[in-house]
Amino acid sequence: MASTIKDVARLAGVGVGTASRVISGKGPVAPETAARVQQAIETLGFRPSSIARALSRKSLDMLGVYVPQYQGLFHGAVLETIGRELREVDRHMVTASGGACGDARLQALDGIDFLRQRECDGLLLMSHELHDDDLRQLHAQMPQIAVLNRIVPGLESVCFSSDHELGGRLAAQCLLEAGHREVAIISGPHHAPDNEARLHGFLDTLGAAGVRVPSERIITGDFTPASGRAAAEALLARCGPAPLPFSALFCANDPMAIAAISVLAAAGLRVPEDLSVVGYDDCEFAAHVWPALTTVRIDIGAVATQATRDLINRCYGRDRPVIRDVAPELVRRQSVRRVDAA
Amino acid sequence: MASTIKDVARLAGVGVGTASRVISGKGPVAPETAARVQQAIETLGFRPSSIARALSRKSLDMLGVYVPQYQGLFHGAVLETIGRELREVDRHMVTASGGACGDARLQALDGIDFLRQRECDGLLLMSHELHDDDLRQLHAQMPQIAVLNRIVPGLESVCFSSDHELGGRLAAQCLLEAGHREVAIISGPHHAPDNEARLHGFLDTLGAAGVRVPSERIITGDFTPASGRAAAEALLARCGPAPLPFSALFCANDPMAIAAISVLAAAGLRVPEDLSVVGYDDCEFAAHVWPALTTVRIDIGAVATQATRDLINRCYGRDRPVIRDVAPELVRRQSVRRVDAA
DNA sequence: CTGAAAGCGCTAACAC
DNA sequence: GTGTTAGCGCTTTCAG
Repeated sequence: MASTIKDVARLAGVGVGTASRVISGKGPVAPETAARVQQAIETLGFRPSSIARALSRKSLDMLGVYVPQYQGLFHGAVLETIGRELREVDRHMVTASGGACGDARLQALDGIDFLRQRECDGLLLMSHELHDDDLRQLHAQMPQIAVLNRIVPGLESVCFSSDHELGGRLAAQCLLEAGHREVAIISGPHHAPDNEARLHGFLDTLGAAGVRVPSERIITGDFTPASGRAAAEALLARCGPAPLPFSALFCANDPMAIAAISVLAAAGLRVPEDLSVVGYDDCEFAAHVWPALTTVRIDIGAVATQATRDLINRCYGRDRPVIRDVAPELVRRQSVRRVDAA
Repeated sequence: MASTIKDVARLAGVGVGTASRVISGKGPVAPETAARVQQAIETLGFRPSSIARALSRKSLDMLGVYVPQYQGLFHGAVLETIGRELREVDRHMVTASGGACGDARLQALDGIDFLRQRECDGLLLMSHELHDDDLRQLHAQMPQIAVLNRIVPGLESVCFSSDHELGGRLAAQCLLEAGHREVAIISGPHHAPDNEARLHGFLDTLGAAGVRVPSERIITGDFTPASGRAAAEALLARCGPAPLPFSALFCANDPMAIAAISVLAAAGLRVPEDLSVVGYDDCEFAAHVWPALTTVRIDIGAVATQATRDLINRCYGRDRPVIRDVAPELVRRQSVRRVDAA
């Protein structure tokens, strides 16, 4: 059996109170006494029980984080960042993700409940399946939350996101500047607030330039490569074989863009010669596929950093610096090509 | 303040023991009494404190998992699986990953220590940076561990891995059958046991067919796309421009293969027309790039499943079914092409 | 500066 | 069946 603080106290010939003080490093202890306790700790190989400490201090020193899934480039970056930020302040995280099947919203609710049962000090939430109301309701019961990648009306102070509408505008501008006026879109899920924002920014900017996107050229995917493939196939089926009636394609994330390009290539269409493609996110692969993807960079890691720090500040009375705005940025690579005005 | 079991007991007019029994569902309770307690729980919105329970039962019902990083396709799948398996038995996981900088082995050791401090009931470990001895030593102190993706001599019973040597052989056979006799390799890190196993299987199979791979055609990467790109560039620089002195390239994982192909494409080399490429892992993108990657499928999720179940069985006296062998499998797609015997 | 003692909320004996 | 009680290992008053 592992030794306890009592053993340490006994061995050092002091009371448990004193032992506790030197272990936690807070409270006055005579240097000489401290040394004796330290000694006892070493010889016993004592490790304080975080559980007992938690019970008495009423905190496990941990934050819960919900992500719909661990897979994929996007969420990994988020977890990575959160974990790092937390360890810097000697806290940790428990994670929950959506289960295998069933309604995604229910899964999220369930995952959040799971985390609350675990008595997290706060929650970091990433989900586009949850309704605004779900989040507002949760916040009412548990104010220690931070919402990632979406802005919930009424909860602005705990929401952290890049400006996806601006991101959409950037993509549109890039295409417009290159002379494109006939475009198609592979969208993300329509209930995803971030997707809607970028789509809105994109369409609005296009519209301001007098460009309309007919609805049959907008296909909905779910952010996975497989859905990107299906969407591209649908687009091809719908718009007939080459020559395509559009010269540019905007995809709501890079994985779908990459998959779409592979479908296009299989159909004999070259990017960017026959079709320009703009992705979104700037995932790790964007720079490493052929052609390298022109995309809108979303620094989701930076967003996660701010959210985490803010939550740390609120939960632990810290004062970590948090920079609020993380601007999306267009990164030009090879998948967009200038086209002659007709 | 949240209500406690005492409040519930008082409201229901029973002793805490009884309340505890109905909450945990174990121990005899009269149905009528149980109903009263249940009622009290509802009206109070009572949630048992997992911390207090943990202190008294000496278990947080959680397993620790160490992965070098969250990012990337590979580790995400592992976490996904572990999380799911755990929730099925109402347990959860804490995760730790390597920090930003410094010696990767030290980071892993540090992460493991972090997990142990959190009093996990057991540890799932994924790291190719750790020495065999590190793991053996840890196991001596804490037998509740499971090691993923490598087989440590002396620790076979707690190690779970696909047969990477066989995986390497599969890749070699595929190339040999297609008539290739001049090959190049982009390897993973040489201290990674899984990489070494697949390389060994690959080279050995080639060797048995009388094919040798000159050392200047073996470049070492670190499994990231960026390293795959660098490796491919080095290969090109080393072996001059087209025509290449080799007709096939084996990459130790798919992300490096994808990046390598993009470099090749940029240099005007077509896959598979000018060069055949075989990847490894069958990551999510393998089927969705152009050309679709012929690769060796490693079902890392299945490996994680077995490991997790086995650890659950050991830690919680369960008896979940665990199937031991997960065989690698060649999946033929478009990146390999038959070549005429010279 | 230090020791004693009272919890933290729950579980598990143990009597009734 | 049910109530009482003694811990689990630590933190935190509170005297001394």
